[in-house]
Amino acid sequence: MAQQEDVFKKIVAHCKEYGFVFPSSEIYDGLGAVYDYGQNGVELKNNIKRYWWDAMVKLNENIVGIDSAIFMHPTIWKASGHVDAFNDPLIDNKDSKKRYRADVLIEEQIAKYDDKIAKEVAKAAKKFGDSFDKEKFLATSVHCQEHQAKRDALHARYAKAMNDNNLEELRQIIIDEEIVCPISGTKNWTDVRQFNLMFSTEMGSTADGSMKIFLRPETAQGIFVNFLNVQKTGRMKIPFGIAQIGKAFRNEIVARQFIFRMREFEQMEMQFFVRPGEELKWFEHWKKVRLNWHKALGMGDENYRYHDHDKLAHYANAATDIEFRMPFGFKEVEGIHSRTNFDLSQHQKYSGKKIQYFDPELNENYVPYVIETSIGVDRMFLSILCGAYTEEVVGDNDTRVVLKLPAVLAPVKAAIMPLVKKDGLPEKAREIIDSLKFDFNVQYDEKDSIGKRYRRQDAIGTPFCITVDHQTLEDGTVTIRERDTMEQERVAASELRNIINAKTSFTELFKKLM
RNA sequence: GCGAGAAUAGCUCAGUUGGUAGAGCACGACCUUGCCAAGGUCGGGGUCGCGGGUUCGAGUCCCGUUUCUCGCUCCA
Repeated sequence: MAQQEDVFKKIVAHCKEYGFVFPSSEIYDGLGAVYDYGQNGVELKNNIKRYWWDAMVKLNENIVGIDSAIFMHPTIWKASGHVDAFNDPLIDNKDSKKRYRADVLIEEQIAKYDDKIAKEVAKAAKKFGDSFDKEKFLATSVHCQEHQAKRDALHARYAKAMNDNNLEELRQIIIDEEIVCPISGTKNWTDVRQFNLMFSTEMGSTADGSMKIFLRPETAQGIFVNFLNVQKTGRMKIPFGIAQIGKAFRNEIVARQFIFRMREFEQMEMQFFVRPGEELKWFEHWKKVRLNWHKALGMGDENYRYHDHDKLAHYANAATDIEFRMPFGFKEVEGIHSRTNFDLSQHQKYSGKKIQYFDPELNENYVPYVIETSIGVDRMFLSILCGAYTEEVVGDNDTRVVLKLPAVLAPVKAAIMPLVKKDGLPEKAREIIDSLKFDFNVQYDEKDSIGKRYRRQDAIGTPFCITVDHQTLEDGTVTIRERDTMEQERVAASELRNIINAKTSFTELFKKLM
């Protein structure tokens, strides 16, 4: 494990050293859990997004894309449940240093009264046997009455405090109920503090005319609120999907592990609308499709697994994650959720607009059910980098660091270098670059020994190095060196375009997915 | 947010009981070599994270602060 943590540190350092990821605002000491993508990172990230977008929108005629704004009407977040769900009252125990949700602590206390009543009932049931009448017992038992009264009083007090958002009262309830920390067993509590995971800002330039709006914590709602627009203008028939790539923002309490958890991050989401009752069938369908999409990159099937959720979010009736083996363990990269018709129904309720679909085959109106596939682009990026990062022993006393990126995702597809920087070789290399640069991201390098230049390209994952030598001037052939095997082959320069294209275009990969 | 540790050149680090800042690699120019890192010459680059304090004098000691790493919650 310690060794694996080491590897992760090296990957983070590699990201910075080779222009993949930089800490945000670094010359001003950085900004917590915010990162910038560098010259190579942005290429890799764009390629990941293209792989996803094309696999969704180009390969499926019933999936279309949108790009909704980050700013949205504030009521959307009430409807979606984020205003409630993303506002946790938290309290710390000073002895154990553990943090708890104050509302959960109190709910557990309420449950304890329920347990006490259940115990009394069980005891009595055993005692009276068949003649036991539960209702009557509850109405007459002094113990039960006491427990019930306490429970109800606590529940009422708790509900009011939550409703009023009264944090002092929540703390007082915890004190009064003598709730102890399960770890330390003490009642040494801090104040209850509210953590709002949504960023907010003001819209409207005058102080009194302004409106508090949120930076979206997920891109999904932009799809749901455009459901009618897309369905009607695109004449979409269920089942169909809407895809979107965009930034989302969460004010994480603890944001760490490099770009795995950031405050500003990018999502690739596809919401697939289906008939009620067919959602679990489609859920299984997308589970398979999405995993295959990941595996098709060739990062090793054994590095992926499903993780089914036991505890479901407020909107879901089935959920699974696709996890990737990172140096710090299997971690979620993509989530596939059966969101029921929760979101569309909520928007129907809050907006007052009818959000339904007329199904001509069934001859009826309904609120569609939704299967969501949602990837964190940055996590995907990190998983690809972690999977690709390799240290290889070469020769007697040498290691090379090579990013074995899938060629389709590599930031630079080929490097063209003159064997020596004289005798017209640089000029010839430039000629070759000019013949390739309209199709591929290519680089020129003439500095240092050829071996060193190969290593530099290995470090950023360039699949091909093309070397121009004296023979090139005579017969128009070059050597092409493959990144992973380091093997070289002499080919006609005129063939380069086809050779590079065969390995770096999505076409072959997509054929496998169909 | 709470607790623990760390911060010196682009990177990895050295820097003695407090006495004016160093190496290797990397980077740039030139020369040389030419198919898998580590040839030569010259050069650029650091107010030692930031702000105070103690001291004749602070990279070094003290306080604060920021960022990062590790634990505690949540999630894409």
